[in-house]
Amino acid sequence: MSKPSLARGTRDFGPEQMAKRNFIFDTIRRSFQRYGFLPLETPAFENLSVLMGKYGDEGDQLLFKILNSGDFSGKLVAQDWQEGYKPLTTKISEKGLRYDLTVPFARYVAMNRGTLPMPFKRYQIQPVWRADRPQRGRYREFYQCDADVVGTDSLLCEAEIVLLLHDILPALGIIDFTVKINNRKILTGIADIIGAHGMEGPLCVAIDKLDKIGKDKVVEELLERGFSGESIGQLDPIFNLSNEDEPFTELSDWLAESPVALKGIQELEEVWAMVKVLGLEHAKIEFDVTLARGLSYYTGAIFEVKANNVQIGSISGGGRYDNLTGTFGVPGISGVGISLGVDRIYDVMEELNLFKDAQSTGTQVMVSNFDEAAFTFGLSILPKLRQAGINSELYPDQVKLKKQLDYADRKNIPFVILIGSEELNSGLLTLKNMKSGEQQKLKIEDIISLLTAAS
RNA sequence: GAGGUUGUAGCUCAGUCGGUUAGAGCGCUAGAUUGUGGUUCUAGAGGUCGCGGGUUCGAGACCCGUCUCCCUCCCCA
Repeated sequence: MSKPSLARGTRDFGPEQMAKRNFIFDTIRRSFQRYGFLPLETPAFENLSVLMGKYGDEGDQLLFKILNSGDFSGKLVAQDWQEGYKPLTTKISEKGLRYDLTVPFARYVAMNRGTLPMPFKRYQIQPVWRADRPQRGRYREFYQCDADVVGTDSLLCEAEIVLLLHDILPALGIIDFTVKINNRKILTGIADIIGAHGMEGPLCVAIDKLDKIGKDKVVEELLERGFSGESIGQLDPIFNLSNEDEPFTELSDWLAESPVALKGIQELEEVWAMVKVLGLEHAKIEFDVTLARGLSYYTGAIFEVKANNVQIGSISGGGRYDNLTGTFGVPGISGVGISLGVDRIYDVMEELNLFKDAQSTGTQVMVSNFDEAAFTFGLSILPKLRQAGINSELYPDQVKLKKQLDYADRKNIPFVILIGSEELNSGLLTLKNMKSGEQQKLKIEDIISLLTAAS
């Protein structure tokens, strides 16, 4: 017999944790629905052909692959072993656990394009899996809450994502946050302008770290990634770009020669304007040229949300992707979406002590079980309580009252109904308030109306 | 995938230089109290010292391997 253990990077969620998590899920779901998103669920695992190549090399490596069932090695020959693990993987595994919710959604859209009302807005709340090394705020199984719109390139979607975030996070009690926004087109333009056409990928990865490691280290990394000193020299505006009111004019001057970049800047300006018209006066949005994000499929706006004054990575991320369905043979469907990480939001809320008001869905009243006659009577009042919408339970065993009350105490049950021979004779039941210790004798109807009023 | 670190009772942790039967607090169980929880008192149960190997007369302690926690990098929610 072996000691039980959890797989690395996974967790159980007990009742108290689930109460908090459900509060988060419910809050997010309500907001998603209010913005017109419809629910979708997709399978936990997909064919690897769907998942591979969508997240970059790094992502492919972090995919959990599922070993083929049965005799997966039967057809292997000696040469397969010598070719290394990558070619071997394709021979012994053809399915993998989903890595995010966006790619499965794109697959769903591609497969159902004829039947979906376009533009199609869906939300999806499901776990995803990544085979990376666990750390603070990083797990191998975690929940994402995604909302995406496909089938329109209207910047209203981007603006609505900003609004959505400003609804959800305060509703959770997270008030101090920043929605960082950038546009992939600007990054593409920068790569062009500095004479490093097509290298925005590595450029992004490096400058994304600016606020973390500083200019010198970024320059160092750019050199390592094959940028010339001349190109890097032209990046100065990035390092000096002021975060003041009009960063866009400054940027437009610098990137005037790049039509792509100008398009990106114009898109962002439009988003800013629309957010304002939508009535968000003090938007916590911030343009950040250094925001890049590694996922390779983004083509327009890029979002990232940071909870301030908490040592946890971003709690949300997203962006626009123009051609995700294209890889499934359906080009021309642009999409944009946002993904919230429940597990990180949970950690943030825990750290900021924001769970005090989380409602309990636990038992409201417990009926004691004193003897056979009282038990039978308890059976008869239980359905009455439940039909009145009161969460209730009858203690199943005839054990000492001390033990029953102790159980109620540990489950934080606020009321206990005591039934013994005395109560059976008089028809008046003893209702005990577990917090104050007070007891009163009442008819069951009065208990029900009292408990209904209390909740 | 690279580097560092941790692991002793359900939990938090002591455990001296390698030396008798591995301890504490909290929690748990039972009783004090056969109709009353939280407080108190008493008693009790609970250990493959992460796992595997090695050194030694002797290993919780030292060495090697491995797994795991946490942290840094990479990357990300």
